[in-house]
Amino acid sequence: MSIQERRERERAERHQLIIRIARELAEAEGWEAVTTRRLAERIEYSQPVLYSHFANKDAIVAAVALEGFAELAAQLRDVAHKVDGPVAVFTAVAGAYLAFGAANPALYDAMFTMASELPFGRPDSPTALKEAFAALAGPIAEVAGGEDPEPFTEVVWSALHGLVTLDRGGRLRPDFAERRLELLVERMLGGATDED
Amino acid sequence: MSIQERRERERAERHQLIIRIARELAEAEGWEAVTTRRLAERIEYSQPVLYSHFANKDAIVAAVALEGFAELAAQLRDVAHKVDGPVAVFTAVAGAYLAFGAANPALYDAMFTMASELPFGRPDSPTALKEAFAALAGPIAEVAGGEDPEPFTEVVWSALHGLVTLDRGGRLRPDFAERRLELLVERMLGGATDED
DNA sequence: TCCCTTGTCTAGCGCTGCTAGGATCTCTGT
DNA sequence: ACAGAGATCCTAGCAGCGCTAGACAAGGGA
Repeated sequence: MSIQERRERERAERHQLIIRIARELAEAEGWEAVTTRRLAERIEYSQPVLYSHFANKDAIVAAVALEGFAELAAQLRDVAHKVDGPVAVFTAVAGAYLAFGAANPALYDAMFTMASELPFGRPDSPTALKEAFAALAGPIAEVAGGEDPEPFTEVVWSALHGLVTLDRGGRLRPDFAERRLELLVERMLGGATDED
Repeated sequence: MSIQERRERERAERHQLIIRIARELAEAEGWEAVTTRRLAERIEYSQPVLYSHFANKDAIVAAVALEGFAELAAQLRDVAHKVDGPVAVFTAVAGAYLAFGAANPALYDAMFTMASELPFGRPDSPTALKEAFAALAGPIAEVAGGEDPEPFTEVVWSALHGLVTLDRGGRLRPDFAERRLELLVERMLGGATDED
């Protein structure tokens, strides 16, 4: 009994190890450097072991992405709790989203560009995904004012997503980063002040 | 002399053929289906012929992207000329940008996601790239109002880019597409009316 | 007519994701 | 204590990828 438990524990540890190494490798050298051979070498097992944990390479990327969603959710909730009032929360969350994307470019890619088979916004979505979306969409919808919150949230999210991706491609001026966030918040609020 | 001319002409035609087929294949089956072997087969030449026209596969993607920039520039200028006043131009151009992205997803990918070695916003940028950027940035800056036009343009462009990419991933509700554009324009204008 | 340039193809290298089949090692039942 | 069963892991290999070296053929100039 206990032996089997130990095995399952070790197996779970190796599972997490694969995810961690894949993420580290991707963040250090880009996703194109994450090959099954290199990954196998780093975890000190042969390639087929990877396939006893994941159906294919995409599933590994998806697992990394899921970890990213959990972290994003935590970080967004974190900053939201540190300020008061919907406008301040909105501003803080938007800033945290941009910071997350800038700090973890490979992870962000896995989450929003590569792992396209992750079920977005559906009832069978993984918890981490739902929570991350809620942590972002909640504060945004909060400042929608008279606007229909759903399209409003989509527009704000799109703007944030666009800022993250274009920024990483070096297509936005780095010295304007702060101003862009201020500007986005300001315009999206439509001139409304704090209304808590 | 004339023989050499014929050869150069045929060579140029084949060059364009490669770009056209690559684009068609990408748009029909996605970029992952665009392999050098398949491409060679479609143009009815062997693989090495591709490399007598382009340094590598990325260069082929870049060539497709460049064609995309030329088309985008043309389309943006087109719609801009059909309306009057900076606000109307801004609205039309933003809508055309979204329509372009939705109509040519693979092409859009080549332009903004894959061909990262294309020199963006630099003096040695290809003409098509500069023109496309100008056709977008001009009308945007026109409605910046008192705002510094550069970060303002970056924010609007990011929002449009985000809308295109998230929409394609099926992450935005299709029935809100029109409302999103209206909302973006409305908010970005900051309540300003036409001021021509 | 012969040579030489130019253009093209065949074949192959090292890499990729992925898997079949065999070896080894561990636990279980007698 | 030991043999058999089962789980676990690795070696070796497949097909396909981007890319290239070297052979080959076709055409124009001397």
